[in-house]
Amino acid sequence: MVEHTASEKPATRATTDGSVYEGLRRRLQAVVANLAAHEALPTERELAEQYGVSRTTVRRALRSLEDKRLVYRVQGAGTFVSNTTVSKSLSLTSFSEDMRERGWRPGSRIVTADEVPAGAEIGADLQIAADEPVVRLIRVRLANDSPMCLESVYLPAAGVPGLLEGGLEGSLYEKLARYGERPARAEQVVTATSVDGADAALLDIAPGSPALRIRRIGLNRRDHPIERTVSIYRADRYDVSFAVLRDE
Amino acid sequence: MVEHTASEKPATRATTDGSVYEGLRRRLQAVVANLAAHEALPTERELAEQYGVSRTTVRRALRSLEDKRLVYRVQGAGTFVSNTTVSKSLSLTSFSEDMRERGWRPGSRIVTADEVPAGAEIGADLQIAADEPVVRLIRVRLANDSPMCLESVYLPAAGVPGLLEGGLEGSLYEKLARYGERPARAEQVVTATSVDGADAALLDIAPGSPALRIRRIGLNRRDHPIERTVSIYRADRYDVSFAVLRDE
DNA sequence: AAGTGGTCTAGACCACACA
DNA sequence: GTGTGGTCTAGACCACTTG
Repeated sequence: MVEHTASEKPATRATTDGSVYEGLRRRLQAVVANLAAHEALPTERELAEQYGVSRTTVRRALRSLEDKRLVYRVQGAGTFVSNTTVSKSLSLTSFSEDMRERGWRPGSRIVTADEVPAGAEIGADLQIAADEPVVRLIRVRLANDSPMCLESVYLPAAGVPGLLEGGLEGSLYEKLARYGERPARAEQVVTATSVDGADAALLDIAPGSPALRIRRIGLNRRDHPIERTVSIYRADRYDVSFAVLRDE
Repeated sequence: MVEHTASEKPATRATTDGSVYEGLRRRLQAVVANLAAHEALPTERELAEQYGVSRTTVRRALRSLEDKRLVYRVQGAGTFVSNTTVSKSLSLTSFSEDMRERGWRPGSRIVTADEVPAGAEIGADLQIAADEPVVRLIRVRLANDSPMCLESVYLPAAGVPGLLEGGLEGSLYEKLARYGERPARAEQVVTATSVDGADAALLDIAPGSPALRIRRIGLNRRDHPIERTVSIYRADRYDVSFAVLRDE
């Protein structure tokens, strides 16, 4: 028998968000924001009583904050507020989301939008045959109207019929969602490169300038590739930040 | 009352590893290795019965496999083997570990080993005053005896007395462990750059060649910076691979 | 010694997928 | 509808840190 022990704070069930621990995470995140670095949070057992939830649920919320690098835990000692505001999360975002997070206004200029055979390399990445058609969309992506990167997206044409006929403005991810496809995760490979004459002109940099090349393969929830993107970022304007953990 | 329901497989308690779920994870990982992509695992309830553990523990082990991108789960459908062998984990490794994972033999050639004032930038990264001394260790790191990257490590000198007097061969992480300091996580920033004359000579590449610049700040379990490293990797020999998730 | 986070159990209900 | 993973409870014991 499961009985929700009614408490002074009804634990935000059946409100906007789905789960109790998610609501609790948000409340704790607000609490953490008002604490100094290395300050201790209440103990798990205290939090459980305060918010009228089980300790398991508290731990779940704290784990979520820990994953976001907002708190750290030391066995036997307690849970503490993390050090820095650094720790950008490494989540799968669109170019537009990414730019807005960095405080810039995203924009776009289409270079190419057509349908071509996949070819060997792209076919392999998307797990389709080399002669299958793919939609190719090449854009100069802008930040505050200035070139930030040159982005080439390839999508299996079979999955997105009529995409090229609709307007190509706005979020590509939103359009994919309308086809019922949404990337749940992505594999990324980051390399350094230098940009040659043609691409350099589009990016408005001198030939031979260094750049970050990011190849991304977007996978749906069932682990099938649905998108393959290569982005060439100006080295003077962009970096990739993330946190890594010992072990895992 | 907690009673361990004895089962045919005693769930590897009190063997080499610490926890039941960790042992179960390893067993399941071996099972997964013998299944084809997208093949379904047994249900959580079946696994719980088979291995004589609670469903909570099974879920914990599966979550761990999911974090490693070895399986994916679909609510209402099941748990399935992931697609590719790609998905290098993004864990905090030393240069030597990293090279061995890539199948190369790591090596090292010391360029500079001394003690200097931190200065503004490095002091800020290590959260010490600019006039505090730091140990500076600059090395050309080799893969199969050929230059792979130029690595500059800075450590607060107060934390590692006598480090420079001992031999500087072998693993720096091991030496740090002897001082009781071990990085638990790290913040990394990856940028592209081009390498100038002096560094280019050390890396044995033409001046102006592109390179990956990785700045890493290693933090201990209590979120204090203990190490600051800048590595300049040859673009023709190195990349950074990782997976990103939607939301988080 | 006391208190903290870490692991684990047994059982309930909820949300979603699929036939 | 049936079965799956997702959430949640209440309570126990273990491993570790700290006064």
